[in-house]
Amino acid sequence: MIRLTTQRQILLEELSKVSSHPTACELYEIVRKRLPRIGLGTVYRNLELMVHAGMIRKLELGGKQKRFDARTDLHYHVRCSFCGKMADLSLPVEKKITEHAAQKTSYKILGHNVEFIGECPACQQERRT
Amino acid sequence: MIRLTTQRQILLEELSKVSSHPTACELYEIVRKRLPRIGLGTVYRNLELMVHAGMIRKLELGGKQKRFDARTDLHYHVRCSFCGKMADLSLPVEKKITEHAAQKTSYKILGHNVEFIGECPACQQERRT
DNA sequence: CTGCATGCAAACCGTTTGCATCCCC
DNA sequence: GGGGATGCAAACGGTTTGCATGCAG
Repeated sequence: MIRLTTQRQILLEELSKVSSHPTACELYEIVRKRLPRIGLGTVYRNLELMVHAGMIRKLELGGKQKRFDARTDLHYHVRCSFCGKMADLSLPVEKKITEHAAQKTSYKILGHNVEFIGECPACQQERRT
Repeated sequence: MIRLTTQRQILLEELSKVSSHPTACELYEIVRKRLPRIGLGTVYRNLELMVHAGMIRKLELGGKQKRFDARTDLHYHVRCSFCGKMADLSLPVEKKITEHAAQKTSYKILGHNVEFIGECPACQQERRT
């Protein structure tokens, strides 16, 4: 079983609070307010650990930084191609699609991710000027 | 118009030859056989340039390295979660899905990507032993 | 007490960039 | 001759890792 240290507890708590799908660095900054001496390495190590334990999800999509999500159920995301911000999308997940895919390839299909690319409200506003 | 230098020509030629969706480094190694003095920077610069010119596509998907694709039409991919290898998937692209998404968010939807996660034949073989 | 977890800093790796040189118009 | 393109090497940014110390069980 995974040991419940203070750091892990607070990381999970803070990740659950936000809907912004923070990067490791963003979460580090958030958590630092409560644990000023926490190290970035600890954040990365524990996020990775919790991903493996199935407690959180790592968003394996575009962009150069990985993002983390306390929601573990399968759902889709939109990413702003200008600022990188991400949001959940409450679309019905198409389960049949993995079966279709399985028929088209010799890969053993384990799952799928969908990422919509878009422009977030803030960036629309900013670029309109 | 984009100047067609020897380097660009050969990069495009070699990228078109392979279906493996190579990373910049992989393509660098391939191209080096014909242009031993080419620099990695040139590879990155020109790939980026060709992406902007719409001549090739950059795969904005998971994994730590970006991959490039000479096919510019919208299509989906499978990625092996063990070795990272990618393959095309000839599934019909669902266009309506972006309309559905648009109704669910305040982001302006520009497109979408689908990435299937799987295990490639080689890794299936290797892990079975 | 004992081993896993932490903080810190250095290492890593993919990518980008600055710069002197080169080549093509 | 001039402006973009190149090769090279250094810089960069996100992530990982090694190690001495600390803390939970």
